[in-house]
Amino acid sequence: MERSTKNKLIWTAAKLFQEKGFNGVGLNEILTVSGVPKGSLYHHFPNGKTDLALAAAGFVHGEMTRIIDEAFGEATSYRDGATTLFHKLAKLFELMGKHSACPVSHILFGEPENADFQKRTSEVFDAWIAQIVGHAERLGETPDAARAAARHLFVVLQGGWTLARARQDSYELRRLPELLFDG
Amino acid sequence: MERSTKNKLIWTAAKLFQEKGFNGVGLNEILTVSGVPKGSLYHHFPNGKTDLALAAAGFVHGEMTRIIDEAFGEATSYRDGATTLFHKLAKLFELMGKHSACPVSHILFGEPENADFQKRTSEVFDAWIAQIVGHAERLGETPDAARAAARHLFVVLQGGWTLARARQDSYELRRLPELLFDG
Amino acid sequence: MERSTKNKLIWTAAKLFQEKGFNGVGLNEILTVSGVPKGSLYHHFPNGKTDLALAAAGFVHGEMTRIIDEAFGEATSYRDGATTLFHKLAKLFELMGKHSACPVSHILFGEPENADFQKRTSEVFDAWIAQIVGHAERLGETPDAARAAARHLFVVLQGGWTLARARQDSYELRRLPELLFDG
Amino acid sequence: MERSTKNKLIWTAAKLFQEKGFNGVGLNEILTVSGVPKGSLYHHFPNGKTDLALAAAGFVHGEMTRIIDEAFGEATSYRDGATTLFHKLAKLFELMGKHSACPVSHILFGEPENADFQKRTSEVFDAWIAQIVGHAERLGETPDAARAAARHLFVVLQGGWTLARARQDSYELRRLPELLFDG
DNA sequence: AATGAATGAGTCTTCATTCAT
DNA sequence: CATGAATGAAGACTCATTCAT
Repeated sequence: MERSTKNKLIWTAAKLFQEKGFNGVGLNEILTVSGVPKGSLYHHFPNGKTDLALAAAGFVHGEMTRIIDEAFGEATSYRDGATTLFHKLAKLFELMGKHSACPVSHILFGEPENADFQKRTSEVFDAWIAQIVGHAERLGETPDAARAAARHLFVVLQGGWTLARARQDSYELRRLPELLFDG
Repeated sequence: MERSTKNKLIWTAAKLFQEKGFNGVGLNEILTVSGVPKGSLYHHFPNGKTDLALAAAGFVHGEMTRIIDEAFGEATSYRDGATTLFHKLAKLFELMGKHSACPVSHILFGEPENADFQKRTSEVFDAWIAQIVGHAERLGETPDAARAAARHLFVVLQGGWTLARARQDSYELRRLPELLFDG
Repeated sequence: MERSTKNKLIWTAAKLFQEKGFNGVGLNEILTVSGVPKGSLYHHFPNGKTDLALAAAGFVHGEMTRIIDEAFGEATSYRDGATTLFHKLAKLFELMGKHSACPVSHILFGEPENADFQKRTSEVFDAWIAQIVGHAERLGETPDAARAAARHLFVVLQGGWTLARARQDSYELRRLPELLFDG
Repeated sequence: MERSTKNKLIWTAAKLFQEKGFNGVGLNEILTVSGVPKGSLYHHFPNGKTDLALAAAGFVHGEMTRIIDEAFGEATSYRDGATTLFHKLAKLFELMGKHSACPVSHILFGEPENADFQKRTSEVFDAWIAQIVGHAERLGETPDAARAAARHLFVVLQGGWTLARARQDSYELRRLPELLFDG
């Protein structure tokens, strides 16, 4: 991906929103951190902070999709893939800083009245779950089992991320497979 | 609980923070909604918004504690209690509005750099988990099983709440027991 | 009238809007000239610039009403009163600076889409005309003649003010009675 | 007149300035409405908004000159010509939208400190008055009567336009001849 | 001749907080 | 205890203009 002005804004916004949420980050901070001058933002994102947030959410959606595919792509069983996924997310959590939350929730839950945000959140979550269902079926689960497993994984992932953030400890993510498979 | 000025502020703050997060709500809005005059806030909460947020979080912590006790108090088995709990939370979710999140996370995650907030979040979550462990043991689970079950319940509760909010559907909370007991 | 913060804002706004129009004056300028700090404005005018403009228009409306009453109050005939009025307005024009326009038009025409502004402009103009009609009748004109005369005076006043502004010469206002009575 | 990029800018600017004034219209809006790309403006108008405003004022000056000539050209008396003129202006007012003001005032009064604008306004007004004087003399008025009549017409035209705008009713323009000839 | 990206000073507005009464 | 005025830093956003291509 090219290091364009637009992308610098998206990357910086994604990182900062993930830590402090949509309302916790000012445009000035995004501009300062990214080194982009104020006037440029509205050239690339005519609707301002809202547009930027949507773009940032789109970016992290893509990243997450890639991570899920990588985790399950190498796996020989669903359990294997899920375990790899949580380990990857734990590493990501360490990399992004221990205050980081699920980026999509943290960005798009910021404006509860914004219908675009609302719709996008639910679409993204649906996409992740569907993607996991796909992997589960490919790895031998029945359709019913795959649906239940994917939903369980998603819910545990979101809740575990919250707990990891509260305790500032990526281990909370690493041990989630126990809950799914040894519970 | 008496309808004092202080309590009106706490209730209003808790409600609004739950929907829009710590940074999504201004003091002006809290004042307007609660009908409390501007100057009064700093009498009751000398440290301002931070104090108020801590008080609001304390209030919802107490509410949640009460709900957990009620759910498990009437129960004849852990599974029973957990199921009742999720149904109570689904009702609460409907009552508070479909944009509402776990109030404690939403209030106290707002300021990731604030050590008081960080500490309080983790303490509150620990308290809930410990409380559920207690009920589980009382209802016949072994200590180890109780600890695992409580952690699982908490994680699924947080993640399920996120999903319910994204889909704006309290059913996502009601069907969480399936994940815990039929997975 | 007391020299309160609110009044300082109104007086300054009225003066500046009269010269440069609603859109030609920034709040910063009004704040600097009046010596009022930024945060105070929204305490007194919760809807900001719009509220302030309405208040300023109300203030000049009152001033104009007073001037009209003074001009005709001393008069022994309609022609006399009208002539005095134009001389008073010429003095006002010199006092306010030769770039000054009819303050009400200049303030309230600034936002053509604003229904409040639109309505208020037409009400104020109607009020002035009605006031002049009253004086004309009191000074012996028949109702029909009074209505026509008041309308003529108003129209000539507005147009003459425009010409005075273009030529930067208060004489254009002083010689308007010729047009009305010797045309 | 050819539909060049330059002319599209002038027409759009004239229309928008007439409604909202020089300071009420941003370059972006002019560009969007006219469909002209951003970079092109400074090719045709090196001094930017100022140049464009002067050009727009020049354009409407020409249009008004044409209208005056047409109105009086067909006329058999001064009164006749004036009456036609006001009817033509009423139609123009309806065509341009009921928020429209005298275009020249509205454009060039926007920057009271700008000497070019100031000078141009006064020149344009002088030219209109002189043009009407010419027609009046041609139609049989004495030089003195012609000068007075032209001035009266101009003043009543400006004031009437203001009243028409306030009341959003072109009838205010149509009935101006009464004021001039039956007053 | 034409263009889209870049730019930073400027716009109006909201913020949490302090103060005098 | 209670309150409305005061405050200036910060908020998101728009502006007219310049520049490299």
